[in-house]
Amino acid sequence: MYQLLKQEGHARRGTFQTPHGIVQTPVFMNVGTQAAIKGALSAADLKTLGCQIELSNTYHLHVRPGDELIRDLGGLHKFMTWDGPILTDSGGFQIFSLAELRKIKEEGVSFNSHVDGRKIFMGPEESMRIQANLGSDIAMAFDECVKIPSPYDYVKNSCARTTRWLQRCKTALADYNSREDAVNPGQMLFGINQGAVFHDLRIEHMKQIADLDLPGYAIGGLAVGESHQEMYNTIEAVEEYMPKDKPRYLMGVGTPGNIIEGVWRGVDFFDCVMPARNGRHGHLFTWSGIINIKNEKYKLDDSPIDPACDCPVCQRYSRAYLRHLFKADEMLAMRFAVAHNLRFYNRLMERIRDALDAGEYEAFRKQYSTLLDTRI
RNA sequence: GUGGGUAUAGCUCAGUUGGCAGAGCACCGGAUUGUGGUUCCGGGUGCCGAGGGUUCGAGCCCCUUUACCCACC
Repeated sequence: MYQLLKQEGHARRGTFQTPHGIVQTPVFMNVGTQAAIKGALSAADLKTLGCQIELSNTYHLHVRPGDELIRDLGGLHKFMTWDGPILTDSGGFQIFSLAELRKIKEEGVSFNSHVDGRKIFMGPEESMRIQANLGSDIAMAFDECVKIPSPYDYVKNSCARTTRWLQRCKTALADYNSREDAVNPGQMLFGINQGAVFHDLRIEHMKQIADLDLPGYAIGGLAVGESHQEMYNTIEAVEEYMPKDKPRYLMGVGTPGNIIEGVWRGVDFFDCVMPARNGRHGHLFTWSGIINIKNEKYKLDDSPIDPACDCPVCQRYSRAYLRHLFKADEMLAMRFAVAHNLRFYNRLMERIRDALDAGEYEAFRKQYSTLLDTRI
């Protein structure tokens, strides 16, 4: 399903076939947690912004409106009217980032809903059943995302359990999707590598999950507080043990610079809330660096957010107008900011792929890796 | 016209027997990495209506004055 087209050092240019179309990689997945992009963007907007693949969330959609409801309405693609590929996160991360009180056992995790506080149990089988009901193209494994820092022995035991959970995920998902009424019989499962920043645990865990011969593999549990250098070192350590013929997904990353450096180290898939969340707070990405559109210095600035941007907002509206919308708390402010940022990220990936196609990625990385993360 | 009240940050207002000028909101700036959109962190931006007096020292006490508010002629 993954086809490697071209390589420059560890960086890979490729394609990935899903039931809802081919994805050109490296790719950034646009995050629509609750079947909508926060900031008032729709599936139709995603098309306009050049989104190839959308990411939604197992945990959130299970809590509300309920995965069975979505299944009964024809699956997530039909529900949100997105006909491209969808990846669903497993809920593992949310349990460890949102739930305050939780109990981890071999069977799974008990925790309280962030919506109404009711007790929820989720384990590998539950996560796979929910993701099968949603009918995404890529289901993520149910894992434990350990904090950094965590004690070595805790991480070691956690990785072993995540491996056992992955075996259960594989069995359960195959079972759900072999049923006659499966929403998306071609749904694939990606395994998730853990191990905090302990390279030996990362490698040992990667070897174990690679044996399961899944359609793709993710590096999870990074960008949770460790330094950029530690993150890059960890990717480098584990990358050589990741199957060459499968896509690699660095979960939750990151800044434009993180993505450029991730691609340089052999990563194919990224996702991050940053363009949407930061956009909602007025932080905009440009080809000259990051700006805060709320700053007073843009009060009288009649130029577009980024003269080098081809997004619908930059074609028409000024920095001064967008600043006004933010100061006035208009919903349009968020919509414009998020649209611009998502277009920036999708365009960034286009340029990364172009550079790889041309064999000029090293120069591209040198020019932009630091620049794009710099505040101006 | 007479009597009373008020006047302190952009706004609404605290400010003790006279002792370094305060709060909320607004404003200015920062944070945010497999998303609880309303979150978190930092910053006081001031001729204390004006003028004079008492005092070592006045937002506070005294006098004058201005503006606004209330009541009564």
